[in-house]
Amino acid sequence: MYADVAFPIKLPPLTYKLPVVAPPDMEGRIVKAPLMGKSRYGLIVAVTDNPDFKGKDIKAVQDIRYHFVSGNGIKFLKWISDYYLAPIGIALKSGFFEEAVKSEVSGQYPAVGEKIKEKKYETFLFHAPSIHAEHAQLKEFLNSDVRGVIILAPEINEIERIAPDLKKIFGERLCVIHSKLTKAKRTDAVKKIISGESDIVIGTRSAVFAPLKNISLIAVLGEHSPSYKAEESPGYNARDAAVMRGFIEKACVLLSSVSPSIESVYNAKIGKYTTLNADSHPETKRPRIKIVGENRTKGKASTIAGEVLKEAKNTISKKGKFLFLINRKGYSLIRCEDCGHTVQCKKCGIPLVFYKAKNAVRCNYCGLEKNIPESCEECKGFAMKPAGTGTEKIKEEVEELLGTKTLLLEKERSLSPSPLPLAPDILPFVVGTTYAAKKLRDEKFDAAALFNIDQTLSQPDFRAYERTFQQVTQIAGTINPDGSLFLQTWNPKNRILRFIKNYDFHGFYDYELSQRKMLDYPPFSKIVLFNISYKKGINLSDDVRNMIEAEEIKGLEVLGPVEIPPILKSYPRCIQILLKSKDSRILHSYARRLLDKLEKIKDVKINADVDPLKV
DNA sequence: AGCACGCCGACT
DNA sequence: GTCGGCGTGCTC
Repeated sequence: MYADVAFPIKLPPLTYKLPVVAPPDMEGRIVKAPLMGKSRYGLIVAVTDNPDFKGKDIKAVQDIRYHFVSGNGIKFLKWISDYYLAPIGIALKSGFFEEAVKSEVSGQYPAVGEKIKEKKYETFLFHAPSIHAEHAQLKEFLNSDVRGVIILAPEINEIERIAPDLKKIFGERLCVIHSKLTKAKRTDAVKKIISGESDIVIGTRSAVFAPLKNISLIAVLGEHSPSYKAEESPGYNARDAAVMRGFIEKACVLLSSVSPSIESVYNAKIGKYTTLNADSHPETKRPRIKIVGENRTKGKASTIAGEVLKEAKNTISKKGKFLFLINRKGYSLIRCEDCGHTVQCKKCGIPLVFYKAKNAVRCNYCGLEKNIPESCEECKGFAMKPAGTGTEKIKEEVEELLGTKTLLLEKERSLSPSPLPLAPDILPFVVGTTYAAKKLRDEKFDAAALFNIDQTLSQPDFRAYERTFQQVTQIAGTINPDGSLFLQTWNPKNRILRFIKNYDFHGFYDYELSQRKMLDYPPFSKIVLFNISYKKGINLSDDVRNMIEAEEIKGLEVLGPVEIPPILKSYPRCIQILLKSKDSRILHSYARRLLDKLEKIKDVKINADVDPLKV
């Protein structure tokens, strides 16, 4: 007997010999096996009589340990590996394998014999009228005899908000998993799950891999959130993975959000998901959304529109709280008034941000900081002036025009988990990025103004409208239901803004779905994005083009290759290819083959992103 | 992941 | 000349 062993590294499973007297249930067991002269722990993912590997000496496994992954668990890991075009070892790494190796579990077999209730797979989509309603719906799915639950939250903040309530219901059965846990704490949590001591898991995206023996419910809060997409290999989307895991485990899946994703709404429309309606939460009052035209007066006009200022003054007199939001850090950008060129980071190719207090420009990507260039690198002119608006400038304007101090709140680079500033009690005027809105969600501001909705709307990405809608809905949730949210725009007649103003989700979904259908974008097609980094010298672009042209596939669209700025150091060039198809099987088999071919080329690094969020 | 091998820059 | 930096390749 032979076993295919996956190691938690970028490597396909390797074949090892099993001892003659091996326990019967080898699949899913942790084993020690020799690898490059050392021994390492891996997981048996398959058992065979005649191995594929035709090498001369097949080594034997050295130690057989406990049964960590069930048959369903292996199915899930294989799905992740297959669907996201990553070696199973990398999926295993995401699946808490290293923590499991450290866990000494008493008794080799999982506790069987526990009566498992008759289970059926079903995914529900709940479009929540408020965060409160979203939590209430989750609690309806949870009663104290429910066994085996995974609750996913998009961010750690969110976990901290719900965990205390769950602790009250489940006590020691509850366990928290997220990336900010120390190694020891994470191992502890995994241990508790494996031993069965803990069967209610709440966590961020990685918790979808929680090694529960039985799962009856997987809940995904804020299911639209881009945080569910892992950047690092295997680039999984935890929401989609949750649905697949639920399907495999015959569990119930609850997707919920105050602004569900287009994909999920579509899946509900075609009957893949069951819609839960919000009847039990009638007439939810929401803050009024006001669309305000930008100040069109030339010259020294302020960024903040008159109507917003008026409301802000009103808020002061009522001793209320006002939130000013703009998704751009720093004071402004620096632009040449002669030719319109914006000062950019040479390395990263993105605009450098002007910080007034430091009197310097800085790249928010690589951290480069330098003095403001005196002359334009394009036209050599000397008309370098601040242009555009960031948080610092809004802060300056608010303080000047309203004669009040404000708190600036934005996400700092590599900031250790910051304590929640209780400033709104002391400083009722807060300026910040949307990070501030999230952080201060429970403060219930009386009003808020968002200044850069036009940029959000005009991002060159097919999901720009969807993201804008979600962002505004999110911000609206942080405002008093009697309050107002001002959206400043150059295009007050914009169609999307009108949907937003009226909280017209149905109108928006219908419109957006018709657009996506017309242009063959997801959810009407599936996409895979390839980034191919390579060294100078090779004419890769042509090679790839030939490779693609060698094989024309019906029902598959190949866009590119296009040259993009390099993403990896020591690989100075990069090209991008977008694969698109209505048939996900065609797409996947082609993507797989293309990836295999490309990986054989020397001096080339490939990154394949399945279902990318940013295109 | 780790470990060996190999190819270019600094230095006894 | 060679010591050693890390970038690349291989592991049943």
